[in-house]
Amino acid sequence: MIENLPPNTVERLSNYRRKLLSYPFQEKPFIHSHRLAHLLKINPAHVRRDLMLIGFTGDVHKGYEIEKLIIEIGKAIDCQHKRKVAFIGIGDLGRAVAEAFNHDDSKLEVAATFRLTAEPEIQFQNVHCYNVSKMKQIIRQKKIDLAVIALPNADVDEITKLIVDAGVKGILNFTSAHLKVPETVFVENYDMMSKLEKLSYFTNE
Amino acid sequence: MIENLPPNTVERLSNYRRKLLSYPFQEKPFIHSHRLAHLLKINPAHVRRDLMLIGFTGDVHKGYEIEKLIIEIGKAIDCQHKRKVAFIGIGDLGRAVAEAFNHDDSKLEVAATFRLTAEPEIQFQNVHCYNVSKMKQIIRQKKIDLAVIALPNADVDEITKLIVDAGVKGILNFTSAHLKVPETVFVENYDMMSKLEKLSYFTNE
DNA sequence: AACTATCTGTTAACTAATTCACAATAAATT
DNA sequence: AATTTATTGTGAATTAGTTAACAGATAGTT
Ligand SMILES: NC(=O)c1ccc[n+]([C@@H]2O[C@H](COP(=O)([O-])OP(=O)(O)OC[C@H]3O[C@@H](n4cnc5c(N)ncnc54)[C@H](O)[C@@H]3O)[C@@H](O)[C@H]2O)c1
Ligand SMILES: NC(=O)c1ccc[n+]([C@@H]2O[C@H](COP(=O)([O-])OP(=O)(O)OC[C@H]3O[C@@H](n4cnc5c(N)ncnc54)[C@H](O)[C@@H]3O)[C@@H](O)[C@H]2O)c1
Repeated sequence: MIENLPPNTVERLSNYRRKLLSYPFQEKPFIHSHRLAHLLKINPAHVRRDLMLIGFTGDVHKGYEIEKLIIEIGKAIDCQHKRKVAFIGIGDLGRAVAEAFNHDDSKLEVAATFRLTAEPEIQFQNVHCYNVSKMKQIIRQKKIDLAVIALPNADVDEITKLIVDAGVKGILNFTSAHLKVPETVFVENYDMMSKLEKLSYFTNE
Repeated sequence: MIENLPPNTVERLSNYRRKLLSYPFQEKPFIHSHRLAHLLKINPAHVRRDLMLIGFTGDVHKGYEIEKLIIEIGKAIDCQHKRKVAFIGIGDLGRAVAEAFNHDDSKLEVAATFRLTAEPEIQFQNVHCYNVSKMKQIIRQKKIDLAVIALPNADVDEITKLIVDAGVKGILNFTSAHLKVPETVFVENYDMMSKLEKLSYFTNE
């Protein structure tokens, strides 16, 4: 892992990789910065700068060798070991996001999912869906360190406390509640309504 | 609407409003910048600056009057008329996002949803779910100008072309495909995998 | 009435992110 | 061999976003 990459660069590197994985690099093994930039609707200088930051160099004429680039992005942003993710709340949203993991061969792995006490335990996409009462124990046991929260706002505070106690270090939060966590825990909030309201503002001719 | 607000400010204003709507302002009608900032985990100067940009002033001692602030945020970022949103793809993800509208009284309204030819038309949360073959016609007819795309990557290019032709001006894109649209169309991409990989990077002790 | 404490509004400083612009390079073409 | 063309790598410039700092205001306190 390469230290001190800017957050936006990390996010873009992840995007480059996903884009390149679905690119026909068997036939076309090289790609130019402007081509990749175009696919992602960003500036070519941006691509070159990001790759510079991870020390990946291309050929002045052929461009970047895709297969090698995919590997180097991995070295730059992935952890050595698999990282385990817990999903808390497996409603419509949780299901949709958890499913997205199937199409992806990253270092991230859905290690457990949880839902309400009242509902029976099930097998969800080869992963067990536990009763939330077992959450703390399971997270500890399995050494899970990332969590996706997709449950009704009401329970969020309590749940957050539990999972942070159990050792979770990063949370992707889909509720509109803002989480109370210690400094050391990294939270990424995502609220679709604010994205839509932003769209609405910027498209008002 | 107040012109030329920075994108991040628009997004934060939307967040302030949602947070304030769930705040007990009947009992506590005023709020200080640092309190609101704390609830959203941001810097108090940020709150003050954003409110300055929309020309909203508070009381030096009491703080900001919440009910008025909610209204002024509306004046700053909402359009006069209701904006109609179409959902294209009503799988797990589409359903989850569309449902989120129920809990929200913004100027945005789900006007139609669409899904594949093979599936029957249904009523989804008081909104009709049409066959995608009627999409262009319906979007034109209902003057829909925002769209949320949550369908398999395969069909995205074709669908994008159709909806842009039909008059859509802003798209919230959940697929990992990057959309080909004219300059005038505002696209907001969201890819959860890259957010998770970012989490993973920044929590690797 | 003077003093203290606190909070807003705003400027200025700072930091991060993006884009420009061009030297260096080398393939392709004349 | 000289010229043209295209592309990388990168310093510098630019732009956007965030935070610090503080004057001015005023309620509360001594
Ligand atoms: N960020 C966004 O823009 C966005 C979009 C859509 C939904 N959401 C939010 O995501 C959340 C989930 O949405 P959804 O449509 O999937 O809801 P849903 O009702 O379909 O599912 C909720 C799930 O959470 C589980 N759950 C409830 N309480 C729980 C608890 N205490 N512990 C563990 N599991 C619990 C339930 O078993 C259920 O599976 C809601 O808060 C919703 O507001 C956010
Ligand atoms: N951005 C993210 O991080 C993220 C997360 C989860 C899912 N996704 C993506 O969102 C998409 C949907 O995910 P999902 O779990 O809801 O899938 P899903 O299979 O549950 O639902 C897909 C829906 O799209 C509809 N559909 C398919 N082809 C269509 C077409 N040509 N026109 C109109 N409708 C069509 C189907 O009828 C179905 O309702 C997928 O592309 C998935 O990869 C993205």
